[in-house]
Amino acid sequence: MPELPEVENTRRYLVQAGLPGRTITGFRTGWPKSVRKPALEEFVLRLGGRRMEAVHRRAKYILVPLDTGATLILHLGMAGRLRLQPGSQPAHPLVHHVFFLDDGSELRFQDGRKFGKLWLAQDAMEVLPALGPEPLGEGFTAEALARALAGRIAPVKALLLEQSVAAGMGNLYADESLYLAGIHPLRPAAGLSLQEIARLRDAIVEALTSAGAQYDRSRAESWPDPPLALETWTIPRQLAAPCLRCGGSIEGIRVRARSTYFCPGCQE
DNA sequence: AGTACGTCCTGATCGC
DNA sequence: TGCGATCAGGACGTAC
Repeated sequence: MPELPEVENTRRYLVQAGLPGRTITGFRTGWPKSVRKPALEEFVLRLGGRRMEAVHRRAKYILVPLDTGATLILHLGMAGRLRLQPGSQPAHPLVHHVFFLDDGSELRFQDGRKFGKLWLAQDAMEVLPALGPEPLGEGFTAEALARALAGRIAPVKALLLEQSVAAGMGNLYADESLYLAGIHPLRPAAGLSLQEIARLRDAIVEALTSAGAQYDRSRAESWPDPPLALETWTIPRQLAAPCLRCGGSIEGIRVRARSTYFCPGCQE
């Protein structure tokens, strides 16, 4: 699933592929419900003839500032993929949204489960929800994480999924981080010691940094497509698989309806 | 306010 | 081998 490292990888791919500088000549969608704002007709009208200036990322959102000062905002949802391809190349059948570009290429938004979303806003702040600090930015300190968790009795795993706590975290990296930190996913957040929170903060940074480095290495190899997904999880995402650290049996539970894997021997 | 759960979606995977 | 059932989950709305 696209989480922070996957979205960042997509962003770097789009920059590498030359999206900035291109002008949008048209837009077509086979699933208008995904276009959240403004209404489709106005969305298309306001995109036409606009030049894309850059590709940024905030949390799991991809932000494309246009020459008008407005921002095109994309969220990949659960299965979204973006590809910059020649118009002559056959599109994947699950491509639901297409931006036609001035050089004949197309920015294609593939989205099998239709959880992806698109916005066009004069100010991105109108669209983005309250987001916490970027985990790989300067603001993500142990103190900041402690403040976000203070007084919260919900399972720490559930809180890691909240974008106001750690913007860009998702289910898989939450499990990975808790495993690296040796913290049980069901621990009430408020019960964590400052030391444990510091460990968790470092584990989050490590998990995301490591994934980013792997994507950076593999992007060149898989060009012109970005790599799909990491295969190197430290925590096996499989019931009863052996823990690589203690050899114990990995357990699977559900937290907030999200599949959650952890090692009962290593995570307390 | 904090917590939890249902909803949207359908390709992929599982089980018989 | 085929086919129906189940799984997967980010963000948001709703309920308590």
